[in-house]
Amino acid sequence: MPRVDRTFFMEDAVTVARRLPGMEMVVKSGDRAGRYMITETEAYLGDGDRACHASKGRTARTEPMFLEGGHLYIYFVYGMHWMLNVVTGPADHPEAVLIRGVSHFPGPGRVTRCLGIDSSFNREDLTLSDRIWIEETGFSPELVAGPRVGIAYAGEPWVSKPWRFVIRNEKEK
DNA sequence: TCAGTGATTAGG
DNA sequence: CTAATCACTGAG
Repeated sequence: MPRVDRTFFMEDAVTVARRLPGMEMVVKSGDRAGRYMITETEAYLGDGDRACHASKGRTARTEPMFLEGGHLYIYFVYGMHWMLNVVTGPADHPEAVLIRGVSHFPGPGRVTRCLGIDSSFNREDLTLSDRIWIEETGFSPELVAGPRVGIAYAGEPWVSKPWRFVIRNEKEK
């Protein structure tokens, strides 16, 4: 199936987060390409969203979120886990979608560990890269929306925004 | 329920 | 320079 192009990522993060589940993430390691269906996502809006890293301004870490949609924002958290995020929207408008789960590997830390994704993928362009991209599948799964995980520090109203999307029949952690 | 683990950040 | 925090996971 065709690779998702730039226009797809130029929408806002919530829209992209709703459309990604059901699509396939393709990651090359060596000469083999692994294919994984995206099952769970979360949207982070830069504009005021206190749960979004970029809401505190532009720092070395959040710099990739200011790139044009379609780039990757990878960061390290809790001393052991890489987080995989897809940047959305136009350049200088920091927002992104956290990939929280793919087929067989639920959990944002497991996704990166099992797919071999680390800081070397930071700033990678999903529309141009020869080692990671996203493909359409034609599958539109039924989703369950709910509040985002692990962002209690953001406070209201951000902590309650239903910006987490999971395919209905997947286990809700 | 809770420790592990280290980059990142704000502040002195 | 220091110390707090953290978009988590796995063992118990």
